[in-house]
Amino acid sequence: MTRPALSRERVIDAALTLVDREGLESLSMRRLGQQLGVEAMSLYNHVSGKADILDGLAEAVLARLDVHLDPAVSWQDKIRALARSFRTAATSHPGAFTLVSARQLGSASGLRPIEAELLILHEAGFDAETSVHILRTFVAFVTGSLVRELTAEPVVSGIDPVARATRIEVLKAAGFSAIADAADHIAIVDHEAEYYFGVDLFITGLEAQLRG
Amino acid sequence: MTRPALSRERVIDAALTLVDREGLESLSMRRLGQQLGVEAMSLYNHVSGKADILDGLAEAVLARLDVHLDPAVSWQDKIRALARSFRTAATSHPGAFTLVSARQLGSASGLRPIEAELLILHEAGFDAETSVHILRTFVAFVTGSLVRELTAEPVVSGIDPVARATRIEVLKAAGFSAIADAADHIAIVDHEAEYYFGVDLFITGLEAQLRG
DNA sequence: ACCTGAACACCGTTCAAGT
DNA sequence: ACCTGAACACCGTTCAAGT
Repeated sequence: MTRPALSRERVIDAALTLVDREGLESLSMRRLGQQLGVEAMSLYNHVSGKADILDGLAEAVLARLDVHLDPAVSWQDKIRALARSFRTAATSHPGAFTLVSARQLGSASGLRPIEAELLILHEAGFDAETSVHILRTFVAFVTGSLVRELTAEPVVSGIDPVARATRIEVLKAAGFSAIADAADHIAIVDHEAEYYFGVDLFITGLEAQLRG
Repeated sequence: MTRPALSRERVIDAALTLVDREGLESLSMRRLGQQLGVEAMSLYNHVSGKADILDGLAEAVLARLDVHLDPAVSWQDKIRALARSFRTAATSHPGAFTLVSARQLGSASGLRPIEAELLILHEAGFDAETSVHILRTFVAFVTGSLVRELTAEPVVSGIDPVARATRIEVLKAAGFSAIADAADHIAIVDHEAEYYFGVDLFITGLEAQLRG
């Protein structure tokens, strides 16, 4: 039962498995070495350091992103499909996805979703320069939404009506009347619905911009 | 020359100063204690741990956010002004702002910008439930944009035309034709302009939604 | 070429001991 | 009530030594 030889790819793969299972904060060189049946120092023969592993994780997540789009559907539905791919990647790799938003992504894996999005925007009728601006807005919204979803606490299901009433009184007394009025809607968070509400608002903005 | 007594507020303030000056990664209990002329363990008398300090930093950044809005301007300009306040907070406290996007913000400092945004949306004509969805989209976009801006590498000013040409060839050969076509626009990043492009697209979407 | 032991300079946190 | 010394269980990384 000989172990396969170590390589950068095997190290990154093991890191992704570890992070998927136990979270980003439990990724350490020693822990990862242990996972691969090797001492921590051996990893330095295949990656330049921990930062390199984090870059590799971000790339690995993007590489697994499904950018295939049904050519028959509207550009609006293509944007929705791409947004859905991002959310699938985020929920499949919650620990590692955070890295995607924070790190620069120049590798080929990072370029695939960018190419896909630019093609959609070209089809919609935007010129190259405008498409780049829209692309950056899209990425900002998608990563901002998903990182927030991933770091959010699990939603509380049952709400004590007494606690609710006193909380609303406290908010009003503190001068937060708009929050008090919206308290019942703030208490409910359906992350998936929330995400697609934003995606649709984004698309609505694009449609209006095309018209005007 | 007696030092003022330690307190949670003094600890958080010192942490913010340290993070502003040397970045989030140089914040440690030992380093922070040193800054306050005290051993690291003393800090535990005033905060419950490092996580508590990070929460405090996020709150401190939000507490410094300017939510005053000129009542005379349109709701669109009010949204732009609030977005500008967020960006000012981000560039003033680049290290700590990252924490705002990742942490849950239930404190009063976190509620102020939320109240401001909900009031603007009410003025624009949205009902409470829709306003909450829009608010979450706004926060996702703003934090996503600003975190990306803060972690981006400094923009390269001069571009070697030869390197540019070969890079575009490589992109085309690798099947990234849309990226190749947009390469010149991708090379230029004016973070401020990019940010307000997104804000305006967001506003355009809201206007269209009000009409339809 | 790849792996390891020992070491360095750090971490966050606990706790008994001091004042 | 607050501060400290010593300790515990960790970190990432370097480097000479092994095979």
